[in-house]
Amino acid sequence: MQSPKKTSASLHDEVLVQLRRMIYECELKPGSRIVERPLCERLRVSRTPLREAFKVLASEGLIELLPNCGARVAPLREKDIRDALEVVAAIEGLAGELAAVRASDDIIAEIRALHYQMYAHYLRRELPEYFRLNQAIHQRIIQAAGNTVLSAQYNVLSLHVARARYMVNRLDEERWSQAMMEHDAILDCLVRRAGAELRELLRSHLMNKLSSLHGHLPQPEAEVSGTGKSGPRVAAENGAEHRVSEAAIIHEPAPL
Amino acid sequence: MQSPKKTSASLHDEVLVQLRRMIYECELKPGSRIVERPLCERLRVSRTPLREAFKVLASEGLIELLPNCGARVAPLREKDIRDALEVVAAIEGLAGELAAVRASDDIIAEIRALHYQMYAHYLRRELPEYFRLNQAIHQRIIQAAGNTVLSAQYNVLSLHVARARYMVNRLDEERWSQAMMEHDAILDCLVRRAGAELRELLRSHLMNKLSSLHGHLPQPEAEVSGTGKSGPRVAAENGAEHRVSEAAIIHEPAPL
DNA sequence: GTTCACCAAATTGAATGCAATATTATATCA
DNA sequence: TGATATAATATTGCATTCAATTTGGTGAAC
Repeated sequence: MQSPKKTSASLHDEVLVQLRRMIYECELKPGSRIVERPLCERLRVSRTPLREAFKVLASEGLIELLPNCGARVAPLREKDIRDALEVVAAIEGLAGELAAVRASDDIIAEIRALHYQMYAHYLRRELPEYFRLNQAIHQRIIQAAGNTVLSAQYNVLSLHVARARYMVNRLDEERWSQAMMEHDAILDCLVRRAGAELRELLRSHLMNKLSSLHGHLPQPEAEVSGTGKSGPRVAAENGAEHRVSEAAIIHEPAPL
Repeated sequence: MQSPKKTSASLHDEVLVQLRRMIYECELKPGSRIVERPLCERLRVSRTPLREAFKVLASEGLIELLPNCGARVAPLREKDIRDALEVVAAIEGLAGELAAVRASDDIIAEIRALHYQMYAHYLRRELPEYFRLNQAIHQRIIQAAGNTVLSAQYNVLSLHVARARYMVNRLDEERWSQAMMEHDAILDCLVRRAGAELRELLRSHLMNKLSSLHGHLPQPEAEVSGTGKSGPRVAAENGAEHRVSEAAIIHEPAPL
C-alpha cells in the first residue's frame, strides 16, 4: 500500500493488518465512528476490501457493526477488558499445563534465556524492553502448548487486552516486583515440568494483572468522537454479543 | 432468502447463518472446495455478501481461504478437534467457576429442572432429547458465567466440535452412564456453589468426551471432493493458524 | 510414450455504480 | 422560542463489471 515494494499479500489482508494496528494503538479511538470513504482514501483501497476487513474485525470484537449505520471502534468498557482477561487467564493456564508436558528442552532453554534478559531489564527499570521480553515469554509458552486453536484465541484476545494496556501504560513499583517474582516461579515450574502448578500460577499471574488495571480505565461507555462528527445515535444495546476471532498473522503479538 | 417473509436482517448475516448451518451439518463436506458462483445462485445472493461471509467464516476457522484459489471447508483433522476440545474444556471450566459465584438462584433452579428432564430421557435411552437437554444445560452454565467474551468463544468452538460429533454420532452405553454421573456431580457442585470443584469437574467432563472421540474420526486430511472437481492443489501449509471467532447470534448453539 | 510449453476457459480479487437507508439541515407551526 | 415535519445530503448495502491469476487441456518436441 504505502510501500509498493511488497504487494504480494492480498489487499484485504493488508488492510486487516493495518486496521488492527490502528485500533490497538488507539489511532482509531475506542467508541469513535468509522466512515468508510475517508478510510478508503487514506489506505488507498476501494470499499470492497475495506468492508471485508470490517467484517473480520467485527467478528474479532475490535469494531462493532451497526446495521445501516456503519462501524465504530469497540469502546473500552472495563467490563469487556475484565471478561477478556478472565478468558486469557484460563487460556494461558491451559497453555502452561500443556507446555509443561509438550515443550521441547530447547524451547524451555530459550524461555529461560528470555527470562534472565527480562530480569536484567527489570533491575535497570527499563520498562519498554521489559514489556517486550515479557510478551515474548508469554508468546513462547503459548507456542509451546502446540495447540493451534489456543494460539488463535490468544492472539485475538491479546489485541483486546493490549488496547487497554495502551491506555493505562504505567506499572507501579510494587506490582512490577510482584510480577517479576511470579515470572521466577513460572520459569521454575516450566523447568520442573510441573503442569498443574504452572497452570495455577499463570492463571493467578494474569488475574493479578486484571486487578492492577482496576480503576485505571476510562469511564464506562465513553463516547469519543474520532472524526469530528458525532457518534451514532444509538449504541448496540441489543443482545448481540461482540465477536471475537483471529484472522491473519499478527507479526508482533500484543504484549500482556 | 428462501422465505421472503423475514428479510429484516442484512443479507450478509443471513448468508453467514446459512453457511454455518450447512458446514456444521456437513452439507458442505469437510475438505471440499467451495466455488463461489454456484453457491451464490443457490443462496440467491451476489458474490459480495457471500465473500464477506467467507471472510468471517475463515476467521472462525470453519473454512480456509487459499489466496487466488478460493475457499474450502476446513478439513476435520483429529488434531484440530482435539485442540478445540482442550480449549473448550478450559473455557467451560472457567464458566463453571464463574457461574458458581455469579449464577442467580433462578438460573440454578432452571438448570436443575433441565438436569432431571435429561435424566428421564437418559433412563428411556432417548438420545436426541438427551443431547438437546445436555446442550441446553451447558449453554445455561455458559450464560450464567456472565462473561460475553467467554460466551462468544464458546459459541464458535461449539460449531467446530459439533461438526465432529455429527460424524461420530454414537454414544456407547458405558460412556453414556459415565456422562450422566458426571452431570449429577456438576449439578451438585453448582447447587453448593463450589466453584473450584465445578471447574475441575467440567474440565474432566469435556476431556472425557475428547477421549471418547478417539479413533472414531475420519482419516487425517481426507480430501473429499464436494463439487466433483478435485480439491485445491496445495493445502495451506504456511504458518497461518486458522481463524476462530464468533459472529452473529447462533440461534441454536451446537450441542457438545 | 512422456514431458514441457502454450493457449483457452474458469475463477478469484478488486473497483465502480446504483438503490435503500439514515443523518443533517431547513422550514413551518404552535 | 422551541418542537416537529420535511427535504437535501451523506452513507451504507448490494449488484455488476473489469482485471489478474489460476486451472485444464491441447499440441509439439524429445
